[in-house]
Amino acid sequence: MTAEPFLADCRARLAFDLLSHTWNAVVLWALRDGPRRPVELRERIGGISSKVLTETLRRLEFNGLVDRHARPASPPRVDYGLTPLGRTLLAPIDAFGAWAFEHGDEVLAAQDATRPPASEEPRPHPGP
Amino acid sequence: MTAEPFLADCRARLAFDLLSHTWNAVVLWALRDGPRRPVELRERIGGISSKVLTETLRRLEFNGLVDRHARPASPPRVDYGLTPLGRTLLAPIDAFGAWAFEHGDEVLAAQDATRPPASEEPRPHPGP
DNA sequence: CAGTATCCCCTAAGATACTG
DNA sequence: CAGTATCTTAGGGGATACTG
Repeated sequence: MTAEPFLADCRARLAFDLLSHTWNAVVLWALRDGPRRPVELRERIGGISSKVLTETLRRLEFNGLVDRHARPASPPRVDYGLTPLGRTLLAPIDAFGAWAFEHGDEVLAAQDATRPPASEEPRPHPGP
Repeated sequence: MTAEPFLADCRARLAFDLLSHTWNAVVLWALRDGPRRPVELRERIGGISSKVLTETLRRLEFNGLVDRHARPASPPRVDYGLTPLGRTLLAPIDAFGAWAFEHGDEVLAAQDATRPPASEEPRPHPGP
């Protein structure tokens, strides 16, 4: 595809709203090769609090991208996995991942070139 | 590509931070077939205020994705265009656009299915 | 027309602590 | 371990009005 419709179409905005939450794409990506438990996700991702992870998962769940499977037990045992719909998002996300690796440095260079604004570094990242 | 590196790599977060601003991708997309003046962009996009558009353009400029060309005159005449770097982002963005058209309805359906949370409809969109 | 200046609001996201 | 409860803050984004 390469039409030019979606500025008019709200579904496009909808898609971008999905990405406009800092952690959504990251969490989806972290689920790319199979269901994971919250602890695992937090390890994998790094720098995300339990609370924010839960919120993110709920959000993804609400949008039909993620499934929650709880197996009653104590200590609790839960895992989250991608729905078929969620899986369809991996390719586009991957495209961005690839882009980041190819062009990330150029972005950083551009930022350095324009030091002053100082404000624009992406939100404070937790870990290195 | 389809590796699994970028959770560890900050450049990935960097890429997603680019998208985590509501209007960034939309504006980039609106520039996809050539430089445009702010007025034109606002028409094309719809629902974006002058202020927010400027902010967005500044942000994209700062990240090396957009170029500003001002031709002294009055009334002022300015246009913004994609840099080569910015152009490299079109493909990934396009992937999302395509996704939105293919799967947008499924997301909406999922949302309706889980009415209650009510909070998750993407941020209030201006026009339909 | 391009852009800035205000003012306001809302909420995402962080930190911390607690429960079943 | 999964998840919730609080509290706080920063800043994105909207509305409006104004200037060169």
